[in-house]
Amino acid sequence: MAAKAKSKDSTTEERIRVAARKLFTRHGYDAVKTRDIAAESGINLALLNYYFKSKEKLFEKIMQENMKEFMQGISGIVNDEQTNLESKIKRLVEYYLDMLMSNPDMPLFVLSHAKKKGSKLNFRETFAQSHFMKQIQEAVKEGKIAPINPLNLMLNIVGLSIFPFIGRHIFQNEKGITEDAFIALMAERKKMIPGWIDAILRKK
Amino acid sequence: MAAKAKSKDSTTEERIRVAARKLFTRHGYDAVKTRDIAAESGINLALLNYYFKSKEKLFEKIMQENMKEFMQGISGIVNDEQTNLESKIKRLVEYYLDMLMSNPDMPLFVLSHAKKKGSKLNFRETFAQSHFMKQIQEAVKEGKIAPINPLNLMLNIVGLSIFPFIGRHIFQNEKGITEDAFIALMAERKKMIPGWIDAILRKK
DNA sequence: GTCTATAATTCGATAGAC
DNA sequence: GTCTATCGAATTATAGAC
Repeated sequence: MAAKAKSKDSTTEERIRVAARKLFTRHGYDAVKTRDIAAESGINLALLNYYFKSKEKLFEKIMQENMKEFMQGISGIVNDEQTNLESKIKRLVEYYLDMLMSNPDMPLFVLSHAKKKGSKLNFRETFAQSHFMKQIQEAVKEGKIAPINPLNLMLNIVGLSIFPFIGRHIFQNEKGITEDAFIALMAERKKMIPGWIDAILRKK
Repeated sequence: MAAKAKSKDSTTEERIRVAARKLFTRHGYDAVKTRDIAAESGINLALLNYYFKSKEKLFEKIMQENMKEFMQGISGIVNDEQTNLESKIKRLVEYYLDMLMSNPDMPLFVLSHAKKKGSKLNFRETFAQSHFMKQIQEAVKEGKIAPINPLNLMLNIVGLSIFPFIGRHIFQNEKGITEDAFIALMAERKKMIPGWIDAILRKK
């Protein structure tokens, strides 16, 4: 019998959150001023502090949300007991590339801020305890794939997928490739990476 | 007949430069205050402006030095006409890993600042016009390696080499691996990556 | 809850003595 | 060349009216 189920994203608090996330993700913590966030969300500067107490606290809240969302996506894939190793790799790569295409600034943002603001992200642990990890170890033991440190396999999958997005400002500039060419290249990588990982794991 | 050949790195200007480079590389432009640099170099705040005019100019000078040093290393390898494709890849990987081991914060620093401060870094172009690029295209044409977009090969080599350093704060924390384990892992990768690249290029 | 006005602080830069 | 002292702008945070 809720009188007026307030649509969650038209709340003032939510508008500030959305604006902050957009700006922080694109420009980083220091470069974004509280005034920018206020302007972007169409509210007054004082309201930001009313809702979030401080810039620092607002940032941490957003960081935490991003991390949680990100890890949930990964976790679902690596812990699915129904898929085999090869499929998991393919799904991981596709998940990353799709996420990155619509959120190209995410990785540089996350990695830049991971050292400072107490990010609770636990990437390595999620992998270490996953069903994926067990499958890798088994496959190695059974001699189905070339011996590899599972941590290195993880680094390879993630690195091949997200590195171009982290470095894109170096390739995509005046003398570099265009926006369109970059997108096309990433679409190509989305198809190629699983095969490259397979090649790495193939026994000679 | 120079009276007292002043050892270049005991100059006040040089001390400021060294301090600035250390701090900027580790924490980024915004996070470092001119007062921090003054304290680190053991001089007064006013001297910084006396020698470098402004924080911005000091930063750009350091950025430029780093870039130049970095690109020279790469350029020498990719343009050496005496080495074959396989050797070039091995040397590139070794160059990267050695550089990163002694300078682990460099990549995140460079990539974080590439979008803002007019960095003249021209990474893609250096590769595009290199002897290395020609060798790749020839090898593909002659059917010696599997077809691959040279840009993708470059992204793979660089990504596999430097990504772990960019992401290390996510793997190397309370619940992650230790500093020593990380170093050992990187030493392992230095040996493995050339083989992985070969596998990617090998025809089925 | 939302605003205006302003306090409090931080920070880059400079003036001016030595 | 080097320092102390301080200015002025930018920025976060808050007081207080509505």
